[in-house]
Amino acid sequence: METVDPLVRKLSHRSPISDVEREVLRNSVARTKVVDADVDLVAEGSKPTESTLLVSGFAARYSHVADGRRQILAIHVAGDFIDLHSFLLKRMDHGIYAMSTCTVAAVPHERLAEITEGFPHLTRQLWLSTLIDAAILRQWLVGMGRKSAAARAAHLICELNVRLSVVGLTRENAFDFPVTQEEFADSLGMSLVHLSRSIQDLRSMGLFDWQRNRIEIMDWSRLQQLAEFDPTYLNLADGER
Amino acid sequence: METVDPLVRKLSHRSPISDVEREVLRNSVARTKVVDADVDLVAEGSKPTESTLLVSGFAARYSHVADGRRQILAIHVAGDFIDLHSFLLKRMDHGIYAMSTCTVAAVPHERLAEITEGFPHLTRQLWLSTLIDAAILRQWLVGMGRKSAAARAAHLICELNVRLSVVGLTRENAFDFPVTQEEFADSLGMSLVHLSRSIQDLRSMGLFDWQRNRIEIMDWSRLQQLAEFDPTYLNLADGER
DNA sequence: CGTTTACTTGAATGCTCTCAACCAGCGTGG
DNA sequence: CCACGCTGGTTGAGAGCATTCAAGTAAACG
Repeated sequence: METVDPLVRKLSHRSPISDVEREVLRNSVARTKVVDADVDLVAEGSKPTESTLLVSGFAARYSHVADGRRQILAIHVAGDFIDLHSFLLKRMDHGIYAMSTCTVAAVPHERLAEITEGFPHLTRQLWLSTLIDAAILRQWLVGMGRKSAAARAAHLICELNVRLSVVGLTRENAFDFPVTQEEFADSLGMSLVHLSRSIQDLRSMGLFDWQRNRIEIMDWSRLQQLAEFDPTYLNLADGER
Repeated sequence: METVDPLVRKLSHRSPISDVEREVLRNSVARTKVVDADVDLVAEGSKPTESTLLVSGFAARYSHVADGRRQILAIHVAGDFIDLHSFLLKRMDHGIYAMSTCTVAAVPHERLAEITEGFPHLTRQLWLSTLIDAAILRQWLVGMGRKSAAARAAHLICELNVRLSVVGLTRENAFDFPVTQEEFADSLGMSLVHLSRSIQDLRSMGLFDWQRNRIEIMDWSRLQQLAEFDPTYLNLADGER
């Protein structure tokens, strides 16, 4: 499989990517490597000179507070440019680690600078992808501030289902999800115990099941309703801009 | 005062803005207007054809959940491009309203498109400013998920103090802040009552005071410590890129 | 001055947390 | 091949933080 395929597939959902642009992206990749689960991809406080494209697997941004607890800030899937922002930000204010075995591609910042110099449309699409990351962050914030634990958990499952379907990693509202409940709880800003109970509730309502690293959504419509999930913010509708 | 001054001042803190770029920005402004407090600047669900630059006053992004409660997603100050992302996002997934009387300038999306076509460095700076908005959002998320109410409140005050100082709106760690505690509570994802008590605590510790729309920080160092505030994420250090 | 808005304070409820024990797969080694 | 140990998940119980309801105060406004 082509390294930039998932990214191109994702970007194409918003605006057509030309063959030239695809070629530009392909030539921007310096090298590819496979990393084990739980390994840091980008260290907190570092100043990367290249950005990392996630080709396969799951990765997460995280931050720790003084008492040692962790908050996960984003869950990334194949096709995500996990630290595209390191191109412009001086220093990583959080770390990124592999939640599962991951294939990642490195894109030197010089290549990105060249893209911004010569390929305005592609630049806008990359910019857009960081804006969508921010939109996702806003949804997480709304959940943390104003939604119940169960609704928050349901919302994240809805989000993952849609984002994974874009890159072809779902089959009939089911997908592999090699993430522990502890990691999930850290994403939602709640304790493992409370997440477990919330999951139980949703399970007993027949909305979905989560067993052995696989999530299967039984009632997609009721799940979205309970989560107050509206995929508009993911900007996946068709249309040129 | 020049309309684009606060923006240029803010951008210059990260990378020098040339006279040409400044001129480009100035020519991008279609018109300026003054709006009253509590008026919507950008409606949720709308598809703006221009972006809004906040010249003076305070504005906030917000979102409502089904039960009617509100979550404020960002507080914007003079110099912020409050809906720059509407340039690339199809539809506003949240609204923006004026927290106080505001002066705003409209920048048509065509002007922004021209900037991305012809001014790569300026484009990167605008992109960067959206990345910093996202970094701020991440800090809010960490607070909501993993910090105490008091620490969260303290952190937001630290953040505002630094951001306002960049555009010259502080004087010795004190600044005007025409925002109610209800709005502040909605920003922090907590109830008005609980915020009030948290503020009492911080006040009684002698960290700051908040009276009649003015916040005065008494002990900047202990306040930062309690908040676990590290301004790195605001990317204000000097240095070209 | 009376009224409104903003904030404060009290009390009861309840959601979420921590502590702790327990269970279930799964891989490893005897 | 089975037992052990480890990781991940579940369940119970008590504590605590945050919420809501409600009443009260004080400054701002007309």
